[in-house]
Amino acid sequence: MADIADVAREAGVSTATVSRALRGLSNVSESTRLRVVAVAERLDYRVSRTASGLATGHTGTVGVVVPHISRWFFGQVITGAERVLRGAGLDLLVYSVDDDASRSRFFTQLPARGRVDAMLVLSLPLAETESAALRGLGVPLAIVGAQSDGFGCVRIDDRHAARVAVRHLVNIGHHRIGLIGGNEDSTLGFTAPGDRLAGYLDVLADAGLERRAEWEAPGLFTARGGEQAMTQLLAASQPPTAVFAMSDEMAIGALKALRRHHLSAPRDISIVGFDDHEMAEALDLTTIAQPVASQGEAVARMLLDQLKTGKPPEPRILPTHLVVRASTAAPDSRGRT
Amino acid sequence: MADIADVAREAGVSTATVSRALRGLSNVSESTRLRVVAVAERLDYRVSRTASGLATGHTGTVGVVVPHISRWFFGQVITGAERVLRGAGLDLLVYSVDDDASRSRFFTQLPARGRVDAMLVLSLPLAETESAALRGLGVPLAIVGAQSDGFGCVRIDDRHAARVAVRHLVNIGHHRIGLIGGNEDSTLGFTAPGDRLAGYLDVLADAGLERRAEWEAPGLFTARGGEQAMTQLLAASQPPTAVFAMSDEMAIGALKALRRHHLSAPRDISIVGFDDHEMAEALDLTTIAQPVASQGEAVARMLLDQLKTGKPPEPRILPTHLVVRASTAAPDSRGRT
DNA sequence: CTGAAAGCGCTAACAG
DNA sequence: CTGTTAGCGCTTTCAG
Repeated sequence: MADIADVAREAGVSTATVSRALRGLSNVSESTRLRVVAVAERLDYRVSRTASGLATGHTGTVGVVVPHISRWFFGQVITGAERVLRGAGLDLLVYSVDDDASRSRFFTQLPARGRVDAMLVLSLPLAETESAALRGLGVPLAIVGAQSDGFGCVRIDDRHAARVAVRHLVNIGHHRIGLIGGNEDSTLGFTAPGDRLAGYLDVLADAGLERRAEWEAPGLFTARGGEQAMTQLLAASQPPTAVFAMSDEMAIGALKALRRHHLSAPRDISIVGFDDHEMAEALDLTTIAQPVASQGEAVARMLLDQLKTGKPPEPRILPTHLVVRASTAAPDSRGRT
Repeated sequence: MADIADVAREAGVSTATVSRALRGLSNVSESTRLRVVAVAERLDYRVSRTASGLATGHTGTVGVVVPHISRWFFGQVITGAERVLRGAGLDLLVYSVDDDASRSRFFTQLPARGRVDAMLVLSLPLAETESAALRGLGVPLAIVGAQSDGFGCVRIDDRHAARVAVRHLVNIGHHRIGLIGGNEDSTLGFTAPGDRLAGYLDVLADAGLERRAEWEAPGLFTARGGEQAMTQLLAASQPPTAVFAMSDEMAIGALKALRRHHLSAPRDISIVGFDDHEMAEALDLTTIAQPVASQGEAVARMLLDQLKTGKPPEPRILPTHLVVRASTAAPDSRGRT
């Protein structure tokens, strides 16, 4: 492949000038810039990322640490981020941390060191040592769906969104409202569960409704967990008439549990989920929609900004909204106790 | 950060020796290797990818072109591939091509040029010009779920798998078996649809069953498409008693269509899907399971192999199996013609 | 506005 | 087995 010397020779200038011309630096006469660009084009010349990287110390790459790429949510965020970064000529490097082992390996070995110009963290609440490790990278940092000192931040208002979901249940007449949430002692420990729980409690308090331990069960944020949680709720001395599941995956599991018990939503129990997962529509699930790809785009832009200006950006909170489908309805007036 | 000269000085050897020792080349005495490694460790030295890349011409990176990262299937494959590559010290660069525009941009501009040591293509049947463009990269190539000259190949036997799915329906007594497939004129144009269709036809022929145009409908490989397709099948003069959907997403859409019509599976119509999508279990969907992450791992290993030996590897065909759940059953003997 | 020359940090001959 | 010496292809002073 043609290198910068070829272009220089062909254009009758020095390599320094080629370099300047191609990068659009101001101190090159318009005429030579045009000539250089034309020659570069003709020779199909591309600057070597490695070579310019070695010279500048930049890599043209941003890394993304993601807990589960295969979850719809993360894939969407990455898609959005990739689109923006690609547009800015940056590559996206993936670091998948699916379990505690790969996670701790990532943060101790820090394979990203020296290989990225910026780092993106997806929905991975960081322990202090972890965020310190990333700060040690000395590059701009941003995080989606969590917060950490020194990180740009894009997220939704989980507490508010949860309130909207639960208030919907209250508004259509429910008094016994259950919850399917996360588990308390996960090492990955997301922050959303806590916030969503708070929103749930806010509404119960506002509406003067009872909170009962037997109406709450952990669902691990998986369909199977949601199914088990719902099974547990159904075993309550007096089951709830509606349930707020903190994720659509869990809500879908909950629907399965209902089927197993020959019950159905919303006839016997109303269910509202969270995320507007791609399957939610096909399952007629009422849920809270959050802009997913947009969060990826926003966080990527934040990083670009930081790369350019050096200033840590303001946190960005994106809007959510309730999508009412057919899994929620007024409680059965015939009343099953 | 410490560089190779620091290590050399500290260990009392030349930089060349440090380089050799750290890469485990054979021509270094065990004692100096140990010393060098110890010093490197102590100084927390890491070789600079850019610098060694410039010297060797390698990048330590493999690229993956993927049509829709957010689809469960692709995420799983990437997870598997990333795990293997990371283990070999290679980074995974993502090129997302979600639509025709980004796809053609990718293949004409070839942003991967000079940035990757190998290239991975996910379920993207390549036009001749596209595969030629990739071959022009001059690096090992591999593809999952499709085939192309000069590419290593990992896939499943779609035709066989489809036969198994449809034969299951025949075995439990169905005679009128419908199909929800892809659309014929997608630019992305996967190969699986054709193979799965062939498998479907094989079984119909074997069993002497009728093929009827009104029992086949395109589902676009999305839930919504599947719903529309099923709606169409239900409008047939005599609807099928069972349906083979070429993907779980479409099968899930089909289930929704049944609900809309106050029908249900398997009581009124049996449905078998394909993929064993993460939601399939929660929906009690009978389906064909394919090893997803394993395909990613296999293709990554294939690439590593090729990188090491230079030999184009044999195609790898991974096994699939039928998972019988509750969406299929013998046809209703009461017969709703 | 442009060119010459000195690196960026590492690896690869080539000697010894 | 180890050191010396050139680069890899670009960017960046520093002169002019």
